[in-house]
Amino acid sequence: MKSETRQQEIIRVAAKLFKEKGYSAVTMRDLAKAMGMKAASLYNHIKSKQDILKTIIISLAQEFTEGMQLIQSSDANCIDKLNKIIELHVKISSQNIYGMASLNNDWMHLEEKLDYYQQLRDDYENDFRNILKSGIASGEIIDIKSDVMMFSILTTLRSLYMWIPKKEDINLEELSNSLSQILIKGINN
Amino acid sequence: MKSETRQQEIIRVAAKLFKEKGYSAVTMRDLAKAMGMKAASLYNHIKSKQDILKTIIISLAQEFTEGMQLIQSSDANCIDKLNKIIELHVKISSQNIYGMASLNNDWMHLEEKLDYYQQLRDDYENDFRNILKSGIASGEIIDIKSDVMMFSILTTLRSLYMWIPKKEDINLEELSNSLSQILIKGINN
DNA sequence: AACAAAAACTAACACTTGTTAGTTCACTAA
DNA sequence: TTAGTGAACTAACAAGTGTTAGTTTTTGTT
Repeated sequence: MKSETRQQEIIRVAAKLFKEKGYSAVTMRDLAKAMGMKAASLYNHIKSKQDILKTIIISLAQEFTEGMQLIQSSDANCIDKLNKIIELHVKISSQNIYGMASLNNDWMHLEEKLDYYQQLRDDYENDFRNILKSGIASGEIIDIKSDVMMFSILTTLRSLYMWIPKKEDINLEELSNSLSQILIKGINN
Repeated sequence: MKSETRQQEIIRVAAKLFKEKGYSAVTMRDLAKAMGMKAASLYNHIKSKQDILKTIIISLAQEFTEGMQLIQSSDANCIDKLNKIIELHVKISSQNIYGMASLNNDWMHLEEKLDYYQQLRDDYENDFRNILKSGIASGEIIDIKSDVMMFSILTTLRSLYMWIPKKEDINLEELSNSLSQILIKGINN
């Protein structure tokens, strides 16, 4: 296993700080202090503050896009596709808790890459919506307010990063299963 | 109907800007420009930038606390209490979409009032958890992972502000009902 | 018309921001 | 040893930050 480069370390530490205070409230001097160096030294490894954010967010957005493409083109039924989407979010979120905070809260501070990010997000949501709709068409999914349904499931999955770290010993497969149960079958007896 | 004071107008406009870029990224000069005045003039009406944020967040947090106290002390069954909580979130969120963004994303920039806010939030979550637990005990609610259940429902409700404005003509009662159906009974047929 | 209060203005402050330039130092390859 | 490289440093910059002081304009009441 290759050890982390200094650049990767800076990006990882930055993501952690961004999660705590948000991109705008974290200064390069904050980041330098967390790295144990002076702010100017950061620039031996990274191009700009903006570039750190871009790296964090775009790589995550692409991971989601790739995952969705695999799921969408599979021949599973719609409920199974939803379960796969839940697994995808649990997997990515648990592997990059801090980055997910930036993805959710700081995407608007992307500058040149903002349009590209929004395109990826829109495409992702469209794929999700289409899965729901074909589930409704096939009778697998109840036919009410597919937009509310999509909003409810997607915001739960997008907020996983806030919650996963609180249970250190959590079993990720078990979490996926619980989420599937709750999001799809509901909570009533 | 009393017309809005200049102070209230500033707070309302600030909340809108905070939603778009986050508290830290909005400058007093941004806010002044949106108000059609110079930054210094804002201080005829408000105490500080910090104080604007405090006003936005704390008043909302107290609204939720009061609503929860009413629900908790009612004699409805647990499922009905959950439905009431859903209504509460729909009502408050639709009346103050911009403020809800600050409540969700900028609470960490509260300074003196941070502890107070966190206390309110913890209490709210405890009340919610207790409702779920007694629903499980009474057999109204399925007995799996009450923490995942709570996370799922609460993050959906907390994120309503992102989504409500997109449907201008939305019927709020209808939205509450759809959410109740989806969050409680699930989406499968 | 005169006055007081409210609300805008200009100018400036002390401090913080991201970033650059130029330098020093430890390590590695020749 | 020497030369070169990567990664830290100090110092500084121009621009932007929240906020204050003091002044002028607007507004509403007598």
